[in-house]
Amino acid sequence: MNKRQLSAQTTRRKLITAGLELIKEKGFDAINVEDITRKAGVAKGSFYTYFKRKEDIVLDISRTPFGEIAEELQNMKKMELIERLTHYFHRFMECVESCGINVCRQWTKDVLDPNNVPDNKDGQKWKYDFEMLKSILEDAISNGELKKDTPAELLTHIIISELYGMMTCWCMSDGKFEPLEWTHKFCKIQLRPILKPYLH
Amino acid sequence: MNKRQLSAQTTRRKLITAGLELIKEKGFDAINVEDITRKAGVAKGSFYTYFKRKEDIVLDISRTPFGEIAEELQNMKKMELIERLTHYFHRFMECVESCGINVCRQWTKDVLDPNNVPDNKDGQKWKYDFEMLKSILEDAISNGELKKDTPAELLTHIIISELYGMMTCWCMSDGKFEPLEWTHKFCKIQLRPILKPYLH
DNA sequence: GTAATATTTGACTAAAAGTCAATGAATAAT
DNA sequence: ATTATTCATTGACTTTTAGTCAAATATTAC
Repeated sequence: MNKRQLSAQTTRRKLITAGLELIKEKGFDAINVEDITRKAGVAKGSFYTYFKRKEDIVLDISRTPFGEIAEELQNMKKMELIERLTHYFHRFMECVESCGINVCRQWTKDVLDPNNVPDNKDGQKWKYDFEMLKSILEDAISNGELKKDTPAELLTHIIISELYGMMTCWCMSDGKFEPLEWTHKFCKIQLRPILKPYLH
Repeated sequence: MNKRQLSAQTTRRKLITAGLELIKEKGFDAINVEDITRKAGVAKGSFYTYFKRKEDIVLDISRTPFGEIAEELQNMKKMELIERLTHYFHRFMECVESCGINVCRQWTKDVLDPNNVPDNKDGQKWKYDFEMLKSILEDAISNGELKKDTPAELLTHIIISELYGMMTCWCMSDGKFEPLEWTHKFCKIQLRPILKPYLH
């Protein structure tokens, strides 16, 4: 990595860090681009070098913590399906908690927009979640834990709705309940009955 | 209702109708207040007679269709719990579909904000949903359909997360699947297993 | 008939999103 | 080593739009 790339990466990270802190504290609508650049110690114009629109920073803010989950799950291919999913749910809610309600709120809005396809490499975050969940189910089908005729696509939709529902519910409650305890209840009550008909 | 009240009601309705159509078609962020007032045939200033902030119209847009559900459920007190809930889920998704993804997107953002308490009578929509669901469960407890020790509060949280998860999932899929068919699958797969341990 | 009250209006203000040409430092070419 | 090119950085500038407000107009109350 040469000096230019290093400088670019540093500036981008400064913006993401400043953005996360400010949005977390005050909310996306309550801050402006200059607040972010001031906190990051760069000029306003630099923001638009890295993000096409003000909103686009939100996806990048969430990318780092959520990206780590994907890595972890890659190293859990040998584990039981429900354990893997429970781990996913746990870690997802940890990220939700660390990002805070204000970030999740804005992020959900972006996620829900089918037209919102930011032109950076990764595209829409939720498609990423979808593919990850689907591959977990497919792993379980191919190793015989789930029946061969399991409707993976449908189950993925249903499980992802649990995931987002869980987050929505947590945000609505103003983060009052303990996320991990909540996740535990959720996985026990919801995940198992959904999967049961398809388990061998 | 005198002439003044009539005029006020008419203007408000014109704004809500115009707002719904525009947000549905173009999205909340892509239109401005003048687009709405132009379409409604009133002056820009009038918008702020009825809504404190641009966003506040979204809650009112969704209030009409969702309000009808509450009425219907009042007339279904004699029915079985699962039938009542399934009806609620069905009607909820019908409203979601009629409002369209763009309205739901913005509406979800408002719903997720614990600080967003518009100063009109009804307050936050989700609290309304919460109370409605909780009262359905309490009806079932008092008429013996559910066990006396059913944790109504927790179940309400879980069921509401199903409801919002279902909507989120539908929006993410760009409204591709048939909402009623989807609801049916949802209720069958999710609702019954959740309630089972508490049914007599 | 007159005073009080409420709705409607659109020009105006304030704020912030987003643009862009100039700058200068790093890299590549000769 | 010198020159040309590329690219991150800058901040003043433009444009858009949310939100205000005082005046005008219509309705109701006294």
